[in-house]
Amino acid sequence: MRIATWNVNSLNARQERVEEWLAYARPDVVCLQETKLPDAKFPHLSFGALGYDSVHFGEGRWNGVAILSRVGIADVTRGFGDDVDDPYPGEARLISAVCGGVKVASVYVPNGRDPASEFYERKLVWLDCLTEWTARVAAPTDRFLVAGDWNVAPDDRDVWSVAKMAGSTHVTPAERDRLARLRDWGFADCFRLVHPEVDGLYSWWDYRAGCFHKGEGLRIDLLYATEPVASQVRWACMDRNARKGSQPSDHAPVFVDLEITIDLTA
DNA sequence: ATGGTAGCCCTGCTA
Repeated sequence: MRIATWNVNSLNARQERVEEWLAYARPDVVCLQETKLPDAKFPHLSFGALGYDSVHFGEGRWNGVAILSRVGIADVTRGFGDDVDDPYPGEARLISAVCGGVKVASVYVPNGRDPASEFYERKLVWLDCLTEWTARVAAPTDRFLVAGDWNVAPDDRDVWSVAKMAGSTHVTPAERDRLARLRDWGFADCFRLVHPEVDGLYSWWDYRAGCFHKGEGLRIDLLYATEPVASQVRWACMDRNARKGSQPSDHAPVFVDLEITIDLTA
């Protein structure tokens, strides 16, 4: 079972490249972020033609998250729920569904803009809400995977230049502490299970100043999985080819291969 | 070199 996550930075602008990628990577489940679409404009039929069922949560021209699956989609939820005081109210940043026996969530964590801003403070609260939501909807013994654009680089190996990033969002101790709390709850970083020591492998590069070609990026697109999923990880990788060529997203897709066989006839 | 690019819908805002 192959599960992928990809911040596409506008599905309208990226549909052709996403379809091209689906055709050769053939993931079973894909978490998309930044579709930048309202629900009414999501191309369910185009993905259906490629064999994927899809669910989407989008409020308009910003944010927007989706899940594509060719192993079924059931029990869909959108957002944290009505009883939670969302610090980014009205923004579509979380959707979940059960696909092929695994509960999968697609997340788009707020950027935070600047550590001195109130956007950053609300980013931390949003991550707290995600932690509470996680504990409410699943146990560490469930097959559960949260994948997406976390807008946090978990440690210094995930950063092209610690010196140049100092004082910026994505690398602050408070943000990293929020990810550590989720790992303490029961998540493992699927990429790190396969590549425990390597550095210099990133999932996002700024469009500006030739950052991609200079290798100046961050690993902020993460797949966090509970033990029943993490124990089945056989491979994980980012697809840098999908960041090349004409009109790429600023993010590469990241995927994980699991030793979980889906019986589609069951 | 406080630059640079891409995508949204007004030509500033978000990343």
